Amino acid sequence: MSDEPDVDAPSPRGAATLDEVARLAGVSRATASRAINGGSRVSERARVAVDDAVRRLGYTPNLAARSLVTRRTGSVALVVPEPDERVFSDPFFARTLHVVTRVLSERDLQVVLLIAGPGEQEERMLRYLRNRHSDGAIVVSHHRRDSFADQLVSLGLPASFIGRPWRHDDEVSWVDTDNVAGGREAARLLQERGCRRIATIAGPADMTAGVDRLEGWRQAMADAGHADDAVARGDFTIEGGEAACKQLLAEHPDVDGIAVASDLMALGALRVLSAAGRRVPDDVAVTGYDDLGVAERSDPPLTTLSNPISEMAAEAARLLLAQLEGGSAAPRRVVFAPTLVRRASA
Amino acid sequence: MSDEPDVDAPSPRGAATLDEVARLAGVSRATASRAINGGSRVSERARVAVDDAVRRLGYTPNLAARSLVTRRTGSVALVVPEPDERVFSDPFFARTLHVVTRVLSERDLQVVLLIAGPGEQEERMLRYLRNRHSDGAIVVSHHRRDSFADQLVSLGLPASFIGRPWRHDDEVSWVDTDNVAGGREAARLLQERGCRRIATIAGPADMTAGVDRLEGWRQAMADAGHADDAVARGDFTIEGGEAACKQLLAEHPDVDGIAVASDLMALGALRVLSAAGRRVPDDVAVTGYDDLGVAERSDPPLTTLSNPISEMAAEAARLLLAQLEGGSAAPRRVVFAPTLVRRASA
DNA sequence: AATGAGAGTGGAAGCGCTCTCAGGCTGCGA
DNA sequence: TCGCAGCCTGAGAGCGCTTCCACTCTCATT
Repeated sequence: MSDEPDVDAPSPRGAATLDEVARLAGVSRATASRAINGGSRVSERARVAVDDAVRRLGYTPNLAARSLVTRRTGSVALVVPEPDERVFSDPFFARTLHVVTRVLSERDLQVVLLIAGPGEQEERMLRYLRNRHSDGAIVVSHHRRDSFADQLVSLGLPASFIGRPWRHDDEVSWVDTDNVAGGREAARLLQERGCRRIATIAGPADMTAGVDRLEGWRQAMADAGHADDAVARGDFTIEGGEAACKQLLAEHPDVDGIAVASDLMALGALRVLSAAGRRVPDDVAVTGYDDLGVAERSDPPLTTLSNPISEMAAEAARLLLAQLEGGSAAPRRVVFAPTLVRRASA
Repeated sequence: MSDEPDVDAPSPRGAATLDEVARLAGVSRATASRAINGGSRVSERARVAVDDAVRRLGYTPNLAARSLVTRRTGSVALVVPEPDERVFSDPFFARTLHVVTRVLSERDLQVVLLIAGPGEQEERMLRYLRNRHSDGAIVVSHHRRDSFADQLVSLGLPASFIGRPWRHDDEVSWVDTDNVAGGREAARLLQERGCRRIATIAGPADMTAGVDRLEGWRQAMADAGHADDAVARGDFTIEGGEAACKQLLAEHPDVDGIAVASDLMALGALRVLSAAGRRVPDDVAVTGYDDLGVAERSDPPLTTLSNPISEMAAEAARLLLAQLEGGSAAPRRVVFAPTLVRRASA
């Protein structure tokens, strides 16, 4: 007997089909299918035969055919609602992408990348999702408020958000960090350091991270009976941080502590302070937020708040898996605590 | 007459099917299909009717069904043969991902991310590709030599590489930069600066970028009649650069110019030189390579060689599209020239 | 007036898979 | 001995789509 299977049709098209597997294993297509998918109600003998045939033929199910009948695609969309290229270079995004891919690949789910440019692109993407070309979506929405999230929610597609969505936060699953707590912690650290005149450089008012961190700072200032009027706003960039810091120095020359809502802005602040001849942390203590690489390389290295982004991404993936597998459970939310990382700047 | 279509089966499952479109348009499924896909051999009247029906029903083709018969999946795999998370944070990768996604989305192709861990994961990924779960692959192989590329080539799947593959470079399409020319250029710059004792910190011997840049440096040194014995190797990391630079200073204390094969290693070299009390560029001139952000933020900012990575990624996508659309043309390769970016370090 | 080319069309096959359903087999208790 | 669960199994339908093929209608040509 030859080692090679000598079946009627030796797979004309290249890839083996279930039919060939079944024939080689001496069972019907139905039994082969059952054996391959979990194998309940299949005799040991049949299972072994099918497994063997699969191996010999190098068989993999045709996803399209399977998908056609199961109405599952085996893919999950990772939705990035911002076309801005900066998002991509963001270590946050890189890590998220990596972790999500890893977790989902354990369930043999492929990650499909969806990037929404404005207008037409977004339209196409929504159509893509509406027509269930993916089984679910993970939305990296840690940024701007957008109607996009609204629309996505209304599709009823299994989804989980990384970063609390601006609206609908009780209708979908999401993970986030406790930005209020982080804002509070930064302010408290500066207070404990003995700073008397504490300012903040807040993030944009249309991002939850910006709003919440400021809110936390305000709470801590109020608790300590400090004034909370020294507030400047930036856009989470270095340049934004520079401008905001200049403004602060002009309006409140006596400032001796600044809680900055992002490391990048803190970098800008550091530059301005250095140019103004203020020593950090001796004259002015500075805290950042995010701890994504730049913080430890600045001069001086930034004391900052660190988010467990890997855990967040993994949890977001798991939340989605739960919806995919367990039917439509109630939306869940998971909030992670930021960790204070003490370096030299405060 | 009501505005709503009053057809027999008002799409029980949610998504409209071609059948419903056809019925509403008053044509057969076959004609509807033709009208939707390009529309040759379809009368103007039928086309309009179908277009209208599509719009009214919000129809999108079921990808699985289409894929089953056309044997096209509408997706392209972006293959990252390194599980290392650093790859992800690499701005090179981020940019590539972004550009590739953009170019392919113009053809309605989805990017599916494939990350190969070692062993089992890689196996699964090859199976995925072998079974044509994607129409083609773009491989970000700018790194290590690996048998993976060999295997991928042997699948006969349409593919293009970003970064010349270690082997099979005449059997597949690829894009790359002229690392030899870049290496040469760095060495020449140092020569023109008047450096008398020029060293290099080369990259790993198992990466084409490492090998080629060193080769270019050697050529330029030979052309100028300079000795080319001051060579240290690093692994493209800061730490590797530090170690290599220490070694160089110990073995060749008279060195006054170093062509470093990556910015990150150059950063390490800068640190070591500064610690050794050598001024850059006055005592020792230093060039980097890559120009991916860190170069302009170092102290002093690095003179370095910059690669047009966006163009490379776009071209790689186009090379793949050519294969996908034009049948199996001969493999093509496109080599881009690096650009010298002069900053303070040399 | 008869013929043929060419364009538009619909019937029907079939892509590879899952899953329902009915039937066969086994082993048990009556 | 018979009946009845309970377990396995295979036939077959059908998922939604593209495409082959045969057919009908024009027109223009002989």
